[in-house]
Amino acid sequence: MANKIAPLSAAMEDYLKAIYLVRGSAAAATTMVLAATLGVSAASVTNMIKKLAVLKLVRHAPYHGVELTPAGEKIALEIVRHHRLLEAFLHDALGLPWDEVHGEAHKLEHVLSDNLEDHIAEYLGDPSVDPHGDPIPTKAGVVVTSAQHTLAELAPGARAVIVRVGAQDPAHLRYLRELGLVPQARLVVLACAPFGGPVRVRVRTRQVALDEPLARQIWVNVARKK
Amino acid sequence: MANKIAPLSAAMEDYLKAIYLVRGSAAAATTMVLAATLGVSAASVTNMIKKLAVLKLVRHAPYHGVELTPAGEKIALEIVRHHRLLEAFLHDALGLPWDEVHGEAHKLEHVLSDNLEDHIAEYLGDPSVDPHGDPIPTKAGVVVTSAQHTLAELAPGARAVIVRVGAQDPAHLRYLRELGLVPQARLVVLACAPFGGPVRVRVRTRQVALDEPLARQIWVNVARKK
DNA sequence: ACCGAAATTTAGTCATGGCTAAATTATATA
DNA sequence: TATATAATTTAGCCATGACTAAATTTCGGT
Ligand SMILES: [Mn+2]
Ligand SMILES: [Mn+2]
Ligand SMILES: [Mn+2]
Ligand SMILES: [Mn+2]
Repeated sequence: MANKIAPLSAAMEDYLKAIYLVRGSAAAATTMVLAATLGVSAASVTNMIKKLAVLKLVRHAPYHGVELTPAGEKIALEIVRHHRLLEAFLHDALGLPWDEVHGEAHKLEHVLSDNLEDHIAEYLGDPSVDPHGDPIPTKAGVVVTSAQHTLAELAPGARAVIVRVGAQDPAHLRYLRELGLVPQARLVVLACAPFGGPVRVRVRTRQVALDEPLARQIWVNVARKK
Repeated sequence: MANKIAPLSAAMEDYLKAIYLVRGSAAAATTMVLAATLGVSAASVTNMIKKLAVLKLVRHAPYHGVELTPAGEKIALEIVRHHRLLEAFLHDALGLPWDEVHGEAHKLEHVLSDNLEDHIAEYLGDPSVDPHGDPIPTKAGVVVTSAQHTLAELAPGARAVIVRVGAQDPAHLRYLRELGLVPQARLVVLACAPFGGPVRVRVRTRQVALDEPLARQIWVNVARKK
């Protein structure tokens, strides 16, 4: 008597996750944006969106965007949890560098059973963030985000702790890792040029200059005045 | 100028692995056997075999069996290595019971990168066997098998060490685990009925009776005379 | 040597998830 | 407000890997 629960394909899961992430960044989940995010053609996106709409996982306003239904968001959150839990596991347990975990997790996330997910979560002590500082949704689907500011918004003299690094590109991640610009790192803003100029910060004993696009990917919590 | 290396699909990998395992048990890799092993129709097997033959991964004698070419065996061994390494990791690192690791590994094996494979092998200290005692092929494709006898072949009074448990069925595996009949366990044969009758053995302090089909799945090394 | 059963292959179909090219709709600009 | 451009959808195609049903081949028994 229960619902026919056809298991979703990896492709469907990737679409739902992409919609969730795009919407989470305040952008509209348009056909083009999803096509770019997923690396497929716009026609493919339209095609899949129609299937997901039939399954009541998204609401589709043709020629406008797409929204996740509660059922769709639930699944998206499961996949995001898989992904970030796997990133944490690969990084913390197996020592993969943080620029490599995303690609591996992207493949593993669709193949992770509930049972294995639980074992991994327990092994890690139920972590709340992944190696990039992205929040790991709980099993119940609760997401806790903390950072309010990016490095690009801080004034000279500000002290802050890195909470999340939004950069995805492996080369950028390796570069930031080398500079010590990782979650938990404390830093002081030395100077920042106006109108999108570079930001100069001190991390530990090192001084670093970051151009504005990169600085806007680094989310921080401002430390209380000393 | 290098070969076009089209990556194989998970389905192709499963077929190659199945052919390798069937051949390894001395049986002919016929269409029917492969269909039963893989849980697909005979027509599907014929279909895939033809594709693999085009790729020079198998040699197909129509209406007779199929054989792996050296190239096909190389890939099969990689997948078997993935599978068993993953079983060992899930069991030893994450504490999954030995009757659950097979199903998980079957999904993960196709999605394991070379890099991650190396990290897992290093984490485990390059294990030579999986939780069932099946040999893990080396990266170079070397397989070391040791057991020569099964429990069903031993005479009363024989002392032996379990090397490998060939049973696949989760219920059987749970039962054997409960009895302590796992790799490394030492046992003494107390009695064995002729003509396929049950075998009585002592493991630790417990006495156990096993019917012959199950006893033939338990591979042992006979201990030297005391 | 033949015949029938079993195994295998062939033929034709379907679902999935890509793609390109063409048609359609929305929107920004003049 | 009309129109050019951009975004989106539609239409039609392809590869993969399943399936069933029908044809074909092999092989054991007489
Ligand atoms: Mn994915
Ligand atoms: Mn991440
Ligand atoms: Mn498999
Ligand atoms: Mn095994």
